[in-house]
Amino acid sequence: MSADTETPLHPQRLAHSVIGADLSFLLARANAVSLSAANAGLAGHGLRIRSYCVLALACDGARPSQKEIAEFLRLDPSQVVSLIDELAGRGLVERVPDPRDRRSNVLVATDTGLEVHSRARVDVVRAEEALLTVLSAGERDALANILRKLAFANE
Amino acid sequence: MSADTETPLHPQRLAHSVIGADLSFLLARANAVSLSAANAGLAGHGLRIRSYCVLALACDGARPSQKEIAEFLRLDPSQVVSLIDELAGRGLVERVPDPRDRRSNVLVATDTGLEVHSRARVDVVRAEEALLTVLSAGERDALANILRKLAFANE
DNA sequence: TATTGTTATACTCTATAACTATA
DNA sequence: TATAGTTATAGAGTATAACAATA
Repeated sequence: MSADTETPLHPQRLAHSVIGADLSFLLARANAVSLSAANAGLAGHGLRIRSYCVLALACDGARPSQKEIAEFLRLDPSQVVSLIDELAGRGLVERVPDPRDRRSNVLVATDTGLEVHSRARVDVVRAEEALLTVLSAGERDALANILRKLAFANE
Repeated sequence: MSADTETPLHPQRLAHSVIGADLSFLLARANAVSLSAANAGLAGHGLRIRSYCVLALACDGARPSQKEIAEFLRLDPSQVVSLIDELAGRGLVERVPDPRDRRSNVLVATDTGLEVHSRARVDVVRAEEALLTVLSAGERDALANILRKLAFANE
């Protein structure tokens, strides 16, 4: 930032490139920004974005199976295993065998899990809000509606 | 999909969870969908999304330095090194020393690189279009404008 | 002294296949 | 035979620190 006084190459110099107008690229970059904000917010809670999502689903009362969690979060079932192992090891969630299909486990949060989640959620929401200040309320709504279509396209 | 006749657990069952309304989550999931579509489109060209982006920037004529590429794509400079190594090894791009700062390399595409890029671009765009059919033209514009703000927030 | 690019390393994430127990 | 979850493993992506050449 000091030797470039003659040619101040700021980051957005490339924003007018072909790829800079590409929706996939913008989606990827916006996601990267959002991801690191969320992870920074979660750092103090011993969670990362993935484990937070699994915990959040467990706290939601929907009693999701591991397979449902995998599909919803777009993770491989084997990744869900280790995420739950970690959360269960900390006493935040429990695998409950589904009586209607004994192959299947259903995920529920413990009381500790509920507490940890609600504290972590405060920081996740705060980090997200900080990012979203660049958007109007209308833009946020529009973004949510459009992303929902895209996120669950062909499913 | 057969044993669940009594309780048809479709993927969107969890869409009404707290996290299913979260902008960060929707952004992450939409990006995952878009990423795998793009990578599928690139598979036949020996490229992945990252190498394609670097190649695209090289083809753009902006003569970006490795540092600019790293910042724009939100990659670590060391990742850019190996991406360029790979592309240069295939004769698609060349590192040109910047005469104004001999520490710095500037990336340019070879003729082969331009050809490979333009062929790959066809499939990337096709994959993206297939995904975007769920959106109206107005929604696409809105999405691009909103994502641009988010993607380059605080920079 | 600071910066660009490079190398090395470790850690996380992703993708695959094979196994078990149930259905 | 098919499915839910598990284990193991390899490959891709991410993050960090240290180094050489140059500013």
